[in-house]
Amino acid sequence: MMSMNSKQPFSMHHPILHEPKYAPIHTSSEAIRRACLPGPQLQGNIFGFDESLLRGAEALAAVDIVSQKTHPFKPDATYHTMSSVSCTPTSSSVHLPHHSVLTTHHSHHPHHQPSQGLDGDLLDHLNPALTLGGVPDVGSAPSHPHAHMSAINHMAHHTQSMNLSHNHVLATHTAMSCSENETDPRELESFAERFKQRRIKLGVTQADVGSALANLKIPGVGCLSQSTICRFESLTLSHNNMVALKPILEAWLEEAERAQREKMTKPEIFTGGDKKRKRTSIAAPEKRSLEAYFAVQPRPSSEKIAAIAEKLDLKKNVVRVWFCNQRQKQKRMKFSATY
DNA sequence: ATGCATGAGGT
DNA sequence: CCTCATGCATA
Repeated sequence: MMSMNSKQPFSMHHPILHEPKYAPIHTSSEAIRRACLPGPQLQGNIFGFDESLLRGAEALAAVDIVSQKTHPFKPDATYHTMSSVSCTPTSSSVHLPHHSVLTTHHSHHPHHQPSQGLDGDLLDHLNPALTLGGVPDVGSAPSHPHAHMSAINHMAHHTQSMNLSHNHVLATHTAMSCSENETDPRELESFAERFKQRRIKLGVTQADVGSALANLKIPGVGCLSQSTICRFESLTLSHNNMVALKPILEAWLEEAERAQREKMTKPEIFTGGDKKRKRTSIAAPEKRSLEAYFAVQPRPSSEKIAAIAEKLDLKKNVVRVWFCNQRQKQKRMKFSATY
């Protein structure tokens, strides 16, 4: 009675709603990087921090850390510029009934979570200020001995040779195996830029691109939202995600340019669409507080979340999701410490 | 361009 | 409940 997903990547017979609401071009600021550096947004707080908030965070965090330091963690998977030995096209065999269409299977790295570094000692004399300024990193990768989000690229596995001893000097040699090129952050970055440029030249909006993808009829690939196209162009996606999306967008680009060249007559315009969702907005003070908690403990327990939620007078789920999203942001591309 | 949300797939 | 890929709604 409510699974009316108005938009599935599948787009079997779904009206692709889309309306040219944006001008072909508007702002093309390149400085989106709200990088995942050691506490970018926190920096501002360091100086003007609200003491009461800090005290609250301190207290809660301390409790949580104590309870956590004794149990094993489950760090998540991480991306790294992996070097594939084989030339398997990592992402083309996409085909999934619903959302995770473009997953690239990943690897586990013998890494370890730096954030977790603030274990025992820190909690003894938890100092928020210190933590805030010192939160060493976020982009670094936790490890996980299992790859999830399989789905499509099961056959197209790449043997990743992660030699921690000596990291492969990227782009130093001209003889990289094909997939290495596709996953090279540098290559992704330049492609993203070229893509945007050419897209604009075609006079197409990000939203247009998203819905047009369905017309490509690539198995398993439906349309994408303006958000995703935007994030691709601004590199604010995970490395994996970028790698998976690249070939698809590349295909669209070529097709679009070909189509324009020959004629330019198929503005498949569908109409329809109706949905209203509300976006809860977390006020600045609460947000500041959440950031303080996050700096000390990015992965609060359920109980802790409940406590925070109550203190801030927010719904527990809102707080939980906020933390999830915060963690996810840390992992995005754009200089995520991978390079 | 980005904040908050959903849902699949995994533990 | 998490991570991840994505998207709606919005600034």
